[in-house]
Amino acid sequence: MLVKSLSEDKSPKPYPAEIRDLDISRIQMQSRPIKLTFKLKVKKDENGCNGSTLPDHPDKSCQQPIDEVSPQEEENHIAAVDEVNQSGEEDAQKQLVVYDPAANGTTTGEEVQPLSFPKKSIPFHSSKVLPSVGAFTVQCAECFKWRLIPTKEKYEEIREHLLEQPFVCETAREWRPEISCEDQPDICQDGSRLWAIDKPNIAQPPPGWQRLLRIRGEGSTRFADVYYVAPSGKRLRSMVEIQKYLLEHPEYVEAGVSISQFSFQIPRPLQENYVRKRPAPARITPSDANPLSWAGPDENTDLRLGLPGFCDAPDSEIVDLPAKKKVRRGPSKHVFSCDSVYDQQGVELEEPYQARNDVFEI
DNA sequence: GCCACCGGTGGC
DNA sequence: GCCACCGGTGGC
Repeated sequence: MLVKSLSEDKSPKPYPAEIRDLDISRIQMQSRPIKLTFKLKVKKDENGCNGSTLPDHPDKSCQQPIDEVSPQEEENHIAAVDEVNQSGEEDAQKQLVVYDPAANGTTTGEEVQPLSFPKKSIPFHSSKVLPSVGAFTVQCAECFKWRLIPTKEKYEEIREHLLEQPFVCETAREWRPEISCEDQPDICQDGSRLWAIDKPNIAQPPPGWQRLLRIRGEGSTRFADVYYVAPSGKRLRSMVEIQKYLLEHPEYVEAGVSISQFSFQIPRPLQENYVRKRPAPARITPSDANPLSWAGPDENTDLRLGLPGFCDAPDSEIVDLPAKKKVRRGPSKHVFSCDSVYDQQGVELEEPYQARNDVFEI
């Protein structure tokens, strides 16, 4: 999924009736089994991933050759994306890429395009502006191209059965009748957005309930939080709270709501070090033991000590974080190259779908 | 006072 | 390192 830096869209927006009333039975799902594997392989850029859908961020990395991916290693993915800082002015403002089903003519089968918000309207580093999901995308299990999913509901529906029913381009014909693997990808992993890998097979929330994903700011101790909002508006943030709430409101259980319909699994950011690492346990040395010489842990010490991919990176940068910290980051291109897209199959959720494994390990 | 967000910790 | 949980708190 694509995560966008937005604070304004907290309330769900109604989708056009044509989207809401999609006939799910018409979805063509592929039954080819998918193995869960996290090896990183790359595929030759035969898919036309040229960044054409992202005019502000031409994706040169898409032209790089990639190794073949065997079908047995394919896997559908689910992910989210936020804007990644670029150099210069864009460091200070996160450009939004959003997907607006109505504006993109989803119901008419026209080509979908990510939209860019006016940069000036997105003061990413102002307080309270956190990354949020900008688009849902799923990677085709056959051609590896990313396809935008028109609604969160549709995305949740695909995600729920992703392992048994891998997503393929033909699946998108439900809302784009002409789409096929021959068409250009809807979106590329080009470093202009933050991508997060969602987990497959998460149950759709019960009718009337909402599952919210809140992306935390960079440098936080965790990437995101999941909340469920009950029909009453009550916000629940753990399985314990869900269980308690259902006990206190047996009418939901009587209506068929079960604890198995809830999951607090969060996606993972593809960007390395988006989440602040937990400090290693302090080791007591003779000098450390001297209270006069011990200065206390600096939460960013590890980032300043030249860890691989950080301080020594030619284009690493200091980024202002929404909250307070400054974190030195490595080159985003490495993190978000198109190569990684083709390493995996994915579903873009509220968050872009990516290979769940770490593209960076190889 | 409420609550969205963040930090921290225990367990695995 | 990840996950689950929940306390703290700043901003409203």
